[in-house]
Order: sequence, then structure tokens, then C-alpha cells
Amino acid sequence: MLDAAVAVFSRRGFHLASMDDIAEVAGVSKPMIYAYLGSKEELFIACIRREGQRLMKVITAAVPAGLTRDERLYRGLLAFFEFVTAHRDGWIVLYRQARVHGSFAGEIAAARERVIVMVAALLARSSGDDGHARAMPIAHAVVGAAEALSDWALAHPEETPDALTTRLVALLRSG
Amino acid sequence: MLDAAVAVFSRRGFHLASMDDIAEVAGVSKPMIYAYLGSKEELFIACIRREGQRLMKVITAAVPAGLTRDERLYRGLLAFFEFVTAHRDGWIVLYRQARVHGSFAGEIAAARERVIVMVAALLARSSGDDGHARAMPIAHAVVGAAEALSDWALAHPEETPDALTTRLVALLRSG
Amino acid sequence: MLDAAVAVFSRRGFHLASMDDIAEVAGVSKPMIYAYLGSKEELFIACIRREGQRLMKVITAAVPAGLTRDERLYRGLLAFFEFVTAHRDGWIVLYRQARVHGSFAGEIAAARERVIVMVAALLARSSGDDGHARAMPIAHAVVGAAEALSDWALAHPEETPDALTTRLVALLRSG
Amino acid sequence: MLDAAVAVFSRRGFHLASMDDIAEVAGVSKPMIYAYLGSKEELFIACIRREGQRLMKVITAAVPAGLTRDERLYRGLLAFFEFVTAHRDGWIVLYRQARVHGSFAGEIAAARERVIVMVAALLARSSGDDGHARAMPIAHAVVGAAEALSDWALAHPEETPDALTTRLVALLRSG
DNA sequence: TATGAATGAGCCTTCATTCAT
DNA sequence: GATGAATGAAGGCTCATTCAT
Repeated sequence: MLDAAVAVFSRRGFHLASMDDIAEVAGVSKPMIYAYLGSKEELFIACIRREGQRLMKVITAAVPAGLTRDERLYRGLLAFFEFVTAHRDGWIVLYRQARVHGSFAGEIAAARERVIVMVAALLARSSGDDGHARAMPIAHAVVGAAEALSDWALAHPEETPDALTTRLVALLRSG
Repeated sequence: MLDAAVAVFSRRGFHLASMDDIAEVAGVSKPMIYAYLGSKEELFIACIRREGQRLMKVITAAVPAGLTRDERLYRGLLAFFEFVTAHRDGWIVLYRQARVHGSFAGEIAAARERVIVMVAALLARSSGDDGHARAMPIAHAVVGAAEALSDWALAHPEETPDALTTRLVALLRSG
Repeated sequence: MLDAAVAVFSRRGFHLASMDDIAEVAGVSKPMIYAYLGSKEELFIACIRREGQRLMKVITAAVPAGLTRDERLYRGLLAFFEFVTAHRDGWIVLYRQARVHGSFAGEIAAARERVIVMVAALLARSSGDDGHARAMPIAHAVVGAAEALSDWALAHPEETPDALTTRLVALLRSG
Repeated sequence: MLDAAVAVFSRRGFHLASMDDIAEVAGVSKPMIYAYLGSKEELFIACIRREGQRLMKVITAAVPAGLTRDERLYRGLLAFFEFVTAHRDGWIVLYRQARVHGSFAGEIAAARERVIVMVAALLARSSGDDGHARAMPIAHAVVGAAEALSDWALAHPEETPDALTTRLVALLRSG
């Protein structure tokens, strides 16, 4: 049911996606959706939350402790691009649809911030709070670059996650 | 009148923005908007077009010929950050809202792509078509990084466009 | 100006005819129409009234006293069909458009009744009130037949008024 | 629901009839009408179609084969007058409203023409295509006469369909 | 006097949301 | 528990009508 919602939201956008569409794709009746997931907004937030958690889990798993900073950055980006490639719909909901509507700003900001904080931790040279604070704007930039590159990759399906990672790492090597 | 439309579209998004809202903010009656700007879609396109042209003009003016590549990149990014800082609404319409709605694909592709193409031209080492094509994904990444940095700067008003530019250039210098 | 109104009403119907259209065809500005002819309803009524009077005048002139009943009937019908053929627009307003809208029922009924009374007078054998009263339903039928034949003729422009008259007279000869 | 639509269309005309009116008369909410009958145009067409079929069925049933031409004409007209008397609204929609709106030309041509074609078939002496074509204008005239007589009868409630039929047949007997 | 410019009001249509079954 | 059926509310768009110039 959430899968259906993600698929429809991704394809049509929040407003053009009607509850009828989602119910039909899910193969259940509309009142079921209301019973289990609540209103349309709540449904959309549930989508954001699930996709965000999936993304976090994938990245977290990809960057175990005990690696060099560059290695962790490479693997983290690779995991990110792999997720985007494998979960087109989820990514589109997260990146394109969700950011449009002020109502979901909180939810999406939270999901995004989690990723950025993790990247900032990767980037910080010194491990203190100060180093982390200085790394935050850079982390924002890196995540923004990765997102934009993913967005570009939507129109270039032949790009592999590896290639994307290589491109971005090359751009950032001196950072 | 277009200003009102940009403000409302930026704040509420295309679908949640009602023509009544826009008319009220503009201080005119709805039929006036239809008389001068046409349907809601046409109005949205007019917004995209104007903001896109403004942004292009600002950046173009900032990167005269006869400068080194680094100098041009620096000045271009600075102009970009200045525009985003000064025209928050216009930028949001251009970057966030416009991407969601497939109907406007043509207009948006034209408006947004122009900026990215220009950045790609700045970045391309070799000046042939091939170099340009290879620079495109990088240009997307750079613009994405700049946008994310702008977003972050919204929560840090003490950051000047100069500082933002310096940060990003430092990150990218080796690209 | 009335000519323009009749033309537009005839072509588009009362509701689809906009005051803008009429003003444009008339070559004047909208407020002029309001100044001279009043509201849209009043304008339509003015059209009905003028076309109705024209029709009456034409028929009246065609049936002078001193002819046989059959002769008068023939000439009256001929005049009617000639009017319809020559003033397509006026006739359409009168017959097709005006009868649709309850608001104009009074005006159109009055115009129509005048013609019918005249036909009843033609048909009445005895000249007293009684003969006239008995002729009324027949007059209605005759006028209805003539109208329907005219309506049919709109789609058959090759039909001359003479031919139409001949057809109808043949149908009614024994009446 | 269709009954309500026919009633409102008959009384107010296509354009003045609002979907709100129809919904209220029908005792349902507007979306129901859209769910079952579609748009306003489709609703109007549905009305035309149903009333046309009803009229055709009544007349067809009244003129079985194996009767003389005069007998069939008499019975056909009688059935027609009975229908008009009993289904005033339906007849008005069919005859008056439907002719105004070009958009419905196809549907109307189909519905109204069927009746006239049937009358033409009754009237045609020779049964070939040629005889039929020649009978068409006469059929229009006859139907027009019948309609006008019906109109007149509305103001004379004491007139029975029988009496009306007798009057018209007398007028036409020599046709 | 003549008009460009402006608007109030209304209509068709859709959709998130909820009962009665 | 699941759904078919129903609706309140709102939005895009148009047009008859009127001032200020």
C-alpha cells in the first residue's frame, strides 16, 4: 500500500495524485487507506519517512568504522547513488516532490539533516564539535551536489552508481 | 502582478496557490490576471521565464570575456549567490516548484538548463562539443552544491555571498 | 448596431453571444451598446421586436384587400418565405433562438400571435367572431407548418420561396 | 435524476440550467450527477436520447403494418399528440432546446430526424428513395403543424389529443 | 460623448473525506 | 473488516456590467 503510494506520488506529484489512483494501484478500496494510513498528508509523510529511513540505513551500513576518511566518503556516496538508481520512485518523492510543499518541510528537513550530519562527520578533520560545525556548510554542498547529480542521472539511465561516484569524488578530491 | 504571482507560487507551490490568493496579493481582481497573463499555467510560465532571464542576465554580466577560468567561475558563483540571496522567491519558483510539474517541462528545461549550460561552458577544459558534454554532469553537481549552500545560508544570515562563494570555490578548486 | 446583434445572436445563440462579440462586429465599444440599447436582454428583445415588425410589415403589404382567399393565402405565404430566405439571421433569431428562453416568451408570443391572427382572418370563411375563433387552431397549424418548412429550407438553400409556397399550398389545398 | 434534468432543461434552457439546480431538483448532490451522467453536455445528450427514444417507441407502436396510409397517419399523429400532452418537458427539450446548440447537432439530427423520417415514410406515395426525398419537406411541415397545434392546445386544456388529431387530419387530408 | 480598464458574481468540475451496508 | 455510494468545499475561468478618463 505504501509502495503504491510512493509509485503514484513519484509519477504524478502530490496534488495530481488522487486517492482513487493510489487505492487502485494498491488494489484496495479508498477507505482502507484512510483506516490504515490516515489522511493524504499523513500518507505522504509516511512515504517520506520510510524512504528516508531506507536511505539512511543503506548509507550507514556502507560506512563502517575503521576506514580512512576518503574510503568512507567514497563508499557513502556509492551507497547513495546505488539507492537512487535502485529506488527511483522513492528518490523522486524524497527529492523532487517533497521539497515543493511547505507542509512537509519539517519532515523532509529532518530526513535530509540526518544525512548531512553524517556527511559532516565524515568530512570533519578534527573530531571535536568545532570541526563538525565548520564542516556543516561543506556537507550541505556535497549533499546538494550528489542530489543534483542524481537528478541529472534520472535522465541518463546508462550512468552507473560507480560512474557517478567517480565523477563526484573527482570534483571534490581537494575539498 | 507578476511579483505577486512569484511570491505566492514560491510560498504555496503551484497547486496550492489559488488565483484568488494571487489576485489579492497583487491588489487586483482575478479577471485582470486572466486578461493580462492568461491562464494559471501561462502565468506560471511567465514567472519562470522572467526569473530565468533575470538570473541569466545577472550571471552573464558577471562573467565578461578576458578573464581566467577560475576568475570567471568565482564571479559567476558570486553573482549566483547574490541573486539567490536577493530574490529568494524567484529562485524557489525556478528551482523547486518548476521541477515538479511535467506540463512545464519545456519551459523549465529551457530556463534552468541555460544556467547549467553556462556553468558547463565555464568548466569545460577543451572547448569542443565533447568537452562540453563531459562537463554537463559536473555543472549539475556544482549548481546543486551552490543551491544547497544557499539553502543552508538561509539559516545563517550572517553569511555573505562572498563567504559562500569562497567556501564553494575552496571545495571545487581541484575539479 | 442592431444588425450586428442580430447577426451574432443568430450565429451563436443568446448565451454564447458575448457583448464583446457584438460590440466588435458593430464596430463600437461595449459601453455604447449599454448606452443605446440597455442590457443584453433588452438588446435581444429589441432584435426580436424589430425582426417581428419587419416580418409583419412584409406580410401585410403582400395581402391587400380585394383578392380571393386563396390568392391572399398564397401571397401571404410567399411573402413569408421570401422574408425568411432574405433575412436568414433575423428569422433564426426569431424562430430558433428566441423561443428557447422563457424570459422572452412574452415578446415572442406577441410577435407570433400577430401573424397567426392575420392568418386566421385569411382562413375564416365567415367573417364573424365565431368563424375567426374556429379558424385559430388551423392558423396555428398553418403557421407552424410554414415555420418548420422554413427551418428545413435553411439546410436547403436551393429552395426558392416560390417552391416552398407551392409545396405548402399543395399540402393545405383542401383545408 | 434524468427526469430532473429534463424538467430543468425544459424550463430554463441549456445555459440557464445550472448543475446545482438539477442536483437540487433531483434530490442528490452534484457529484452524483457527474458520476452517473458525466458532464453537463453529456447529461443534455442523455436527455435528448431518452426522450427521442420514448417518442419513437410510442409512435412506432401506434402504426403497425397492415393499415392504410390514412389510418397510419391518423394513429401516428394521435400518438404524437398524446406524447406531447403527457410529456411536455421532454418534448420541449427535444424540439426547442435541442435545436439551438450546434454542439449537439449530431445527436439531435439523429433523434429529431428519426421522427420526421418516419412521417415522410408514411407520406411517400412511391416507396423508392425518390418518393421519400420528395416527402421530407412535407414531413417537416406536418410535424411543424402538429407542434404548433400542440402549443395552441396548451392554452386550451379542453382539447383532447383526439380532437387535435382530427383537426390536423382534416387540414391535411388532400396532401 | 466614447472608451479602456476593472470587477462581482456565478458556473462547471473535481476530490479528499466519510457513512451505511 | 471492507466497500460502494455520497457530499462539502473549493478552484479555475468567464462575462455582463460599470466607472474614471
